[in-house]
Amino acid sequence: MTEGDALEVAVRLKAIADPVRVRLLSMLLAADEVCTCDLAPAVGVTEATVSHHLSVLKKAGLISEGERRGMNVYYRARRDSLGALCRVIDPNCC
Amino acid sequence: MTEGDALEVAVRLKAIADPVRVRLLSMLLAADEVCTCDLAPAVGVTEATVSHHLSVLKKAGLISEGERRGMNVYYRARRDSLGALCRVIDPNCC
DNA sequence: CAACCTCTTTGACGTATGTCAAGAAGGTTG
DNA sequence: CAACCTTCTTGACATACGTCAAAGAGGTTG
Repeated sequence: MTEGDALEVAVRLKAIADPVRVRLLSMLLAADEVCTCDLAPAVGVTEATVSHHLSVLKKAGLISEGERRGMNVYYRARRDSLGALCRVIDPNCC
Repeated sequence: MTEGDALEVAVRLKAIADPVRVRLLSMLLAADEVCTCDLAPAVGVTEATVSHHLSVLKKAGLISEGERRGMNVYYRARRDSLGALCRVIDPNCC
């Protein structure tokens, strides 16, 4: 694996490697889409902090851009990106 | 997912989420076992740094304890742990 | 338009992390 | 035993990260 590939993988993994973000991703994987106002109380941090974590996941390409509907913003997991990451961690998996 | 589970997953992911450790793991997954002296020049950091990274991976249960043979110490990837992690990131994967 | 709601950004703070140089540990070889 | 080789540990340093309070941005509702 080249140095550049490793860096890219590491950036994506680092984007998930936080307890709050693991829970956020887990919720997004379970439900089809979720808004910030539901996520914040569920993981027990302020909405500012959730917003920060979502932007980290977004920048890493692991969740969708937020989609505004009414007063809320909804997010989805990008299952394709997560699958690709998975295959790096365990090449024999899929 | 409970807070405790998320913390445990995050700790393991954090253990991989570094460019050097991604490359080390990648080498360990490709070859059956590798010693520190081969890893250090391949990833371009000092042996002290490789040793540090290996201990992080070891503590997270992602690689085996080092096995001394002759003058070298050999490590292996723990493919079962990696597979379990993989399933958290992408539940539909396997 | 004015009050309000949800969400994001900014600033600040303490903590954790990656790196190396230097030295210590443990085994090997003459 | 003495010199040596590989690996690990320690100490120090700069950098990155998670968190919240406060303020800003955009859209909604009376």
